[in-house]
Amino acid sequence: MTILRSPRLADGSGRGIPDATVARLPVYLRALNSLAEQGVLSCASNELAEQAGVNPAKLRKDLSYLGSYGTRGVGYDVEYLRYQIAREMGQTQDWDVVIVGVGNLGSALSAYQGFSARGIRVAALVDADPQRVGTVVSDIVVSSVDELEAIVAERKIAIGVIATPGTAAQEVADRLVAAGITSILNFAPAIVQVPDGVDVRKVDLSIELQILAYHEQRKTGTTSTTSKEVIA
Amino acid sequence: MTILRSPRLADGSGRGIPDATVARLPVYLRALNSLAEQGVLSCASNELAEQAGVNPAKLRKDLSYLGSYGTRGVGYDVEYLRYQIAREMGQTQDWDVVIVGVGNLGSALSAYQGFSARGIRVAALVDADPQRVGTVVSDIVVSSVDELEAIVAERKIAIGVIATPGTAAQEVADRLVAAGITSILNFAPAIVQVPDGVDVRKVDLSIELQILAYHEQRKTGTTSTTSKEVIA
DNA sequence: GTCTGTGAATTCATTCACAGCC
DNA sequence: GGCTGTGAATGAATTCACAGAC
Repeated sequence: MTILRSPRLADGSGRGIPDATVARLPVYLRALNSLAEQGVLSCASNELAEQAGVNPAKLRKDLSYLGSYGTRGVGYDVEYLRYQIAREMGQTQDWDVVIVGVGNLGSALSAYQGFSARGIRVAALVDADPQRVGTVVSDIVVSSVDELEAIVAERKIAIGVIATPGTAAQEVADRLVAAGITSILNFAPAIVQVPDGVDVRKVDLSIELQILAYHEQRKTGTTSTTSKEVIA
Repeated sequence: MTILRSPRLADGSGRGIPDATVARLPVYLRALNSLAEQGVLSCASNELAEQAGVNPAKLRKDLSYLGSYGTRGVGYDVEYLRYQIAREMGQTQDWDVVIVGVGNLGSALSAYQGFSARGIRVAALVDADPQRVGTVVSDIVVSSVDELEAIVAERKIAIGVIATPGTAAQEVADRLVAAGITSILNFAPAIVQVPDGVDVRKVDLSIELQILAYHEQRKTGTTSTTSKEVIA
């Protein structure tokens, strides 16, 4: 699901947070926002961990990679911690993304509430289908994929989202990379190859369901011992 | 992104495949299907690994958990391996899913091509909004969420998909569990609590983008050394 | 010679358990 | 007394490297 180098201590700044921790920080952020909305000013690792669905020791270790932002005997100041995590995640600036492919999924993504609160701005939509170019989706005029390079350059877009059919994914990825994009979120059912230095994350809806089906199978006792034949 | 117990050797059948491997098997399956379509009959671990975007040693170790389905000095028979993985993943039967929430995302999911080829069948759509109940989405009549329990029982649905706003997620999860469902895929931006024995996988679109933004930030040299202040 | 299958080595992640501070 | 922060211990996942089958 992830293809990323892990630069633990590989750069000058010396920070280097484990990948697994980075993947959880947004979850903590969400939990903190929710607490803040409820007017909670301070919380202990237990409470925050429960909100986030993780074990408290893991939460504390994760936070320890950022610094010592809690108070022993007391807990964490909700607003202060929220700010520190947001800063570490780069949410003190907005990130512009381009979505390639405005089918069902691309449209759903562009309509997704909650990007804006997390420093994500859908800056452009592009599609290869001339029928769709010029139409308006979520208040954005769909551009032709031919303009991809120009759009990326002009709007300083850093992140590309692929929401095309699987067959188009590699070509789109190549064009995104050629346009200078170094972070790609791929929803298409295909593995895309990219040069070093480009990060790709992949979300595959049917894979998630297949993983659940596997566990479900094991629970319901359809225990396929070596050579049990097809049932349905 | 995942909350699952790992039952390595915890059951009678003695199989027990690592979670990380289970998550990759569908990827291999996809790569094998693609090779089969191209008329390839046999392939070595290197080729398959490249298609799947993993290191060849990892691929071989993953496959070794299923059994010895390759031939030394030769490689793997595409069709045979494909069948073995499909069987292990439970794809020799169809899995019925119910999607709760027929907004943009729920609609996109119900229209998703490629479920059927992977043993996933969208058996029902439900929504809480009376305006949507009775409408037809992807050839399925949307039912009221009040009928959830009846639908699950009648159609023997094993997997529930939550595609509601975050605020409704916990209630929907509770109802799915009460209806007897033990596998949930949660797209809502909220952590849901479920009893032991219920598997939940979570996909959060904005979290994936936030993770990319973090790495992007580190690449573009916005190196936030402890106390460097906001730039944009 | 080729390529699989797998123990051993390594790297990464989680959890424990407690010292240190409030 | 309560709760954080973190070394040390455990557990999982990845990668190496090579014996063994073809």
